[in-house]
Amino acid sequence: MDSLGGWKRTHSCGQLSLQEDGQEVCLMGWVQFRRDHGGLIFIDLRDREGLTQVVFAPEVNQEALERAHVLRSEDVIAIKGLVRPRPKDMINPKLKTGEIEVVVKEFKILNAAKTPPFLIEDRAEVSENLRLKYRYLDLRRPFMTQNLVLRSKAAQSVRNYLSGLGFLELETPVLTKSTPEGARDFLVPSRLNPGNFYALPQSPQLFKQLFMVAGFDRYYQIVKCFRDEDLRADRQPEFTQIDIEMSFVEEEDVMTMAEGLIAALFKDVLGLEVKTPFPRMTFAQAIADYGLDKPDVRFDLLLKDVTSIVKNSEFKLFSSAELVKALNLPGGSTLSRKEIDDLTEFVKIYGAKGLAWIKIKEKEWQSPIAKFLSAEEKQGLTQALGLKPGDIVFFQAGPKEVVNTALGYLRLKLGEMFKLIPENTYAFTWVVDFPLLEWDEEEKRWVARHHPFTSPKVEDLALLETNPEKALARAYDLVLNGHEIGGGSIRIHTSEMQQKMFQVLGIEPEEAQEKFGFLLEALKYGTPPHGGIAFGFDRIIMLMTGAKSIRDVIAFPKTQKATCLLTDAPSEVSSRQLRELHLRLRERKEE
RNA sequence: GGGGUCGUAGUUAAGAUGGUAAUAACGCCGGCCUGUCACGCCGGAGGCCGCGGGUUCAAGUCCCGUCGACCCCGCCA
Repeated sequence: MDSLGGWKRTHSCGQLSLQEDGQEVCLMGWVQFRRDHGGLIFIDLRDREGLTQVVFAPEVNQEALERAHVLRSEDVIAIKGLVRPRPKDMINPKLKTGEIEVVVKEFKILNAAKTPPFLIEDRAEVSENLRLKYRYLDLRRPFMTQNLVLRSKAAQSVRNYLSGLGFLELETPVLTKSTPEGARDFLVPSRLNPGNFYALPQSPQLFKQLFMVAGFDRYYQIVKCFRDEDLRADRQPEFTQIDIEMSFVEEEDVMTMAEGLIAALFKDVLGLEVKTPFPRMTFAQAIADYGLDKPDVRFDLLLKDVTSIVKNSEFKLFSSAELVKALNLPGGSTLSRKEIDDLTEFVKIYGAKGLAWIKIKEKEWQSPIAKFLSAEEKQGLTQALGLKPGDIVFFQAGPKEVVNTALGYLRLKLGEMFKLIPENTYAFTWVVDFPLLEWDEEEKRWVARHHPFTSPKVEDLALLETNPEKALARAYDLVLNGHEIGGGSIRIHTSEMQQKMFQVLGIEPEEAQEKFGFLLEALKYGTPPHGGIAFGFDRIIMLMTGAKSIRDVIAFPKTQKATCLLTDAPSEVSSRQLRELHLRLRERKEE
């Protein structure tokens, strides 16, 4: 094992080209591959920038060549040598540095490596288990390194853009107050205040509003948020938001700023021109056409409401349903019975009872339900759906929510199966005019669809008393390729309106005072109209890198059970720690 | 809380109907090799078949339980 001994790195392993021909350089990095020819040894030396071929040749240093036989994968070495062009037919076009090699004059072994548990290569398929346990090795793999490099560039671009527009990057507390409403909080016991707990922020929502009260006018932060809910491929218990708030603005102002941010981001990081403004769609339209509030607009295949066509049908499933919608897949009649059965199972995930279908043939309709349909109904469907021989139509009938959700996800499934989704396309769309409220069946009360600080549309204020479900919010979501990547709203900025909202949400004035008193008070001291947006940074990076999961763009993510396989968190703590925190664990049985 | 997929050498996988010594590729170890680049050639080592129990003359294979990873529903303002 050698020490650095004053050696200084002169270049990275992704840097050298014919321009440095003849120069003496010093590289440091990890041994990627060793190709030992006995009398000649090639090493691919790797650092985060790339690979450089290093040659141990007897005519340059026989002693180094002999010592180099012991080198193994992932050993850390330093080499000094001369850059030289490779012989013409030895150029490796797959490497950035493939036109040159460095012939070694001297080298040091800085640290030997154990044989890693998996190959440090992109193409190595490794179980998630192992990858997370040895995350520091997983991160050495070029695609993972590149994901994090891109993430860093993206953060840089965001800061650049926003500070250019006069936004201040301000920090907010991580130890804060637990609030009702919303996701489950992560709690932190307070040693100095027995029996009391902080919560980790689900987002810095209230603090950024208080910044507006304080007159900071334009705020942003790339910030960790915490939600103690179950995980998904695109959901981690701690995740990062680009959090933004502005004063003296309306919806248009925030959305225009956000479009500029996204355009700059894609330009800086991917070199892509993104067309702005982004198309806009109302929530109602999104549900009508796509069944979902996060429409993937990369392909058509829209849902059609056919309730009125079949409302008098002798087919009771249709005539008695709250909503009947259809999805015509042109050319889809090639689907086999087995495939249709699989699709039926698929829609059941979303609460569908089954999946009605009709294959349109030249002479007839092949379907288990065709016999229930009158000539008139068939005529109506043919027209409404533009049916042609070779098509297949799928139907969902039942409660609105199930029909839309099931058919919406079926649309995505079919789009994938029939390769209707163009690759390498970024299709943005705003979804606007969200309902302000949602009925919570479990709690038997209205809950805020976005959050309780979202302003209702002025013209809908009266509806809060009469038809709360009809009131629209001054909220907007940004959707990219069927993923919600951001959302925001114009906020309530008067104490009266905020109290009114709590009342609509069934929060007693005492509770509102206890949980949100500081906000209600602050709003009384001259609060400017304000609004903002928050982007899911991890999701954006996932889509920009083409990663399948946000875990691949987070350095040290949690498993689906929210554990860290690297550190083994969460773990038990000593009874002394518990005592200091005034905590006692309950017996397992009691749970 | 629920549904699904998976767990076999270091790794990724194969192992119908239960039946002799559990295969392969890559990796690893040793040897040879001066133009390779996922070098090549020769040889070798390596297994609590996730864990526990059961059925059976016999279990990687069947049954029950359990642990873990992943995908999804619920949940995620």
